[in-house]
Amino acid sequence: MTQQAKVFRDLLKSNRYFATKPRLRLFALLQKYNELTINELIAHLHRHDQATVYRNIKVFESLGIINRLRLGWNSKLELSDIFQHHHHHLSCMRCNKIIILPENPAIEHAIAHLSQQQQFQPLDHQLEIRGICYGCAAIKDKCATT
Amino acid sequence: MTQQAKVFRDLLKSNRYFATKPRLRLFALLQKYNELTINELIAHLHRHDQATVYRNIKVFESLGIINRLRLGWNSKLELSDIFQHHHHHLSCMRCNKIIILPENPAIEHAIAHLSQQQQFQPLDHQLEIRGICYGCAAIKDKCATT
DNA sequence: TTAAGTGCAAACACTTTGCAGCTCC
DNA sequence: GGAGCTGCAAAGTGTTTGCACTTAA
Repeated sequence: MTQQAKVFRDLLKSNRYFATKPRLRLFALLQKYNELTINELIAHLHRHDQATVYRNIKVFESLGIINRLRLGWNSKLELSDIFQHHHHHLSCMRCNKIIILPENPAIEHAIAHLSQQQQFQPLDHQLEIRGICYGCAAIKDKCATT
Repeated sequence: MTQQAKVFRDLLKSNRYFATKPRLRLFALLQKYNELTINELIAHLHRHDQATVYRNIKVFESLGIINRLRLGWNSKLELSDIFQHHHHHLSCMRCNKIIILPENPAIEHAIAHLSQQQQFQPLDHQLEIRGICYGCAAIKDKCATT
């Protein structure tokens, strides 16, 4: 069992949740793919019921195991900062590719600073940058020159 | 007619959309309230049909008149940067209050810089900071001391 | 053994679509 | 006058719930 899987099982156990098959499969999928829509999860877990997937997504959210991202139009799920480094995303409006950004102290610092100014206690934040990725921009340039 | 309303009507006209009553009312509501859920819009516009509201939200989005924010659990709509200064939001996880942040050059700069590093052309971005607002934190402190 | 979780089906909520009649230019 | 828009009703999606059966601890 991987270290992450152990952390996951301990989290379930210490909150009196069972480590059931659907939950282990769900977690394994989230480890394998960086981010997935609910529909993608349901499709991968077709042996199990939709309701089970929805219910466990809620459990995972309540335990802070996953984050619900809002990328492009539909929201996606990814493992939380417990299981991977904190990061933000670029999302391409043309090909829907997601690019994970390296950590940036300037942004994190600015967020802390702004919150403090408003006497606000920041617990979580999300930054999504939408635009055109390198590949798609190249395709467009090609078209423009023909 | 206000300056904003004129800009709005011109935007419709130049894209061959009619300035109909439901559209004018929808725009007026978005001017009056900083941000609204679709349900709130439908409730305010009960004289008009839901379908009309949904259809016009789409039109407004396609013309860049409104932004779809993802604040807390449900998404909200607000007028785009055409009609107000660019800004980000704090959202209180306890009372759901939305606090509009003053513009912050450090964040905007960092976003431009990160995008450039990835050869990504940024067109739009959203930052949401979730946490506890001053008022709610005060209530909790009070409870803790009793 | 038994509290918790699953699968199924049905209900519910949100969003879109087709169409006849109305509105804005 | 006529393209475009609205309101209504019905159909689609996505998500949640109730309940009998199964499973993990």
